[in-house]
Amino acid sequence: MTSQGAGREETPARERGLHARLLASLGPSITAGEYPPGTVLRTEELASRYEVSRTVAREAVRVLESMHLVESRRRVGVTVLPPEEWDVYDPQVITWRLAGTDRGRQLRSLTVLRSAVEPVAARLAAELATPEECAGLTEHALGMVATSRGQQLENYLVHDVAFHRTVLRASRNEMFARLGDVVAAVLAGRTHHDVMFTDPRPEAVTLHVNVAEAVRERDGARAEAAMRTITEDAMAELDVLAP
Amino acid sequence: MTSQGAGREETPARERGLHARLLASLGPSITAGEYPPGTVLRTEELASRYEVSRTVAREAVRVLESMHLVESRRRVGVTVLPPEEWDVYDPQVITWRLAGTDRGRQLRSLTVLRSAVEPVAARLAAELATPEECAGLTEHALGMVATSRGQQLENYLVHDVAFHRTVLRASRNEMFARLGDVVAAVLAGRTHHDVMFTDPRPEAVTLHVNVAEAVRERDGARAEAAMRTITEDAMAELDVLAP
DNA sequence: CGGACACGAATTAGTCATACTTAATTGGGG
DNA sequence: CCCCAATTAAGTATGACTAATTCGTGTCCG
Repeated sequence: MTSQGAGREETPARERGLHARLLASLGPSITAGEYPPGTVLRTEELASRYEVSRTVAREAVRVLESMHLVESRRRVGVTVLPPEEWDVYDPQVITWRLAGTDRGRQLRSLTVLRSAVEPVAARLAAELATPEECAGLTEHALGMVATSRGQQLENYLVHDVAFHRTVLRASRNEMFARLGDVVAAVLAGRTHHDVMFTDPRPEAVTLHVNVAEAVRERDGARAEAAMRTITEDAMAELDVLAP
Repeated sequence: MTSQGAGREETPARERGLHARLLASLGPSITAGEYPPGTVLRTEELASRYEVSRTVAREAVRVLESMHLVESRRRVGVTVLPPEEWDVYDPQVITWRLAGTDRGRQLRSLTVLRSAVEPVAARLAAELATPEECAGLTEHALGMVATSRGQQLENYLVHDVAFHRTVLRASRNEMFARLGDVVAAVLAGRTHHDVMFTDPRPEAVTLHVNVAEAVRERDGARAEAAMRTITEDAMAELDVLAP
């Protein structure tokens, strides 16, 4: 490949491995609804369209199939499945949807999920957090305070993400902990896409400090309540931005 | 292949497609900790060990890689990743873990997740459920009442699962709705594995009726509270059974 | 004499082309 | 109306080749 311009279609192609590149092109296309449910793709067609071997096309299809984005049947082809079938918890699928036309719906689902999970995680964290985690929470809450004014949103975001990650991890529940990446994506999306220029609301910052305090004092109820307010604020914010 | 007995190793082999069979053998082995994190598999070795072609072995590895169960690197091989990396929300991974030695931990994680999600889902359902869904809830709650006595656990389970599925679906949140299968797996596991012979507690049945009533009356707070009690009972039950 | 760097050999995943098998659909003939 | 055969596209197998990465070795410099 002498990089003569061919193949610069729609994929950023930052992935390495042909199958990964194909996946990075097909996945977003499907989750964006570019191929409506019921659309039939043929591996051979995919192979020729993307200029890869059938082997590579098949591997990409296999992965899409494991995400329940498509279904592969003999004599029929690779059928795109309806969104209800998709593995909406797959981090890859979440990423694709957040990057595409489905962004609004995905953000809303995730925010509702956060509103369910994070308060409970905060209560568990109050019961189970290690001293190091307590210290980390305080540190990041203070970091949020310090960066909450004067257009330091990027630094604020770092502390915000770290704070929520720590809470989720401190809950000692592997499934909660796994949502750290998702929360990070949501928070990053808010900062980078929606309200880039307004400083965070002081009340929100205070609430994070409250959570950190409550966890340190092992006050599960208070930690849960404060976190619930945080997530409710996030939902309200979403309603304002995308009604 | 003259089916002369070779290949009847450890896989139930109910799956169709060689790669699916390989996956159904490798996946559970990995999630069960049979291959500790850091273990290196080579695709060629897998191919010969399972008597399939490298093509098939590679496709299975691709899927495992998309679940973050393994990582494939050139000149190294296919490395098993530590559990923290696994996509613990992947329904396949959940199924494998529920079937293997990790069952206890998985059940506990899922029950905690339920305790976070289902109450919120019940509140949303009270706000958003369609008349048909309200009717379905009542129907299944009554079904639970009718089957709660006299060793009809299988029928009871059907209504229980349908009830929780309906609540999750009625919340109008795609991510909540997707947990229907997970809840079904947890409930089925409890019935089939833990307390096969004791009738469900009457209080639990009443609580389901309460949820159905509250949803029908659009009383979000009451629906949430009742559901919260249900999930707290489930956690308590888990503590009794597996301390 | 010892260490660091560079180069090359070995290893293993990745890619490709091709030939063949299997299952499901479709349509024609009994 | 049912059954069978032709067709189609996925599934499997194989062999050859590419490419990246690690590791060992050897040389050059300090």
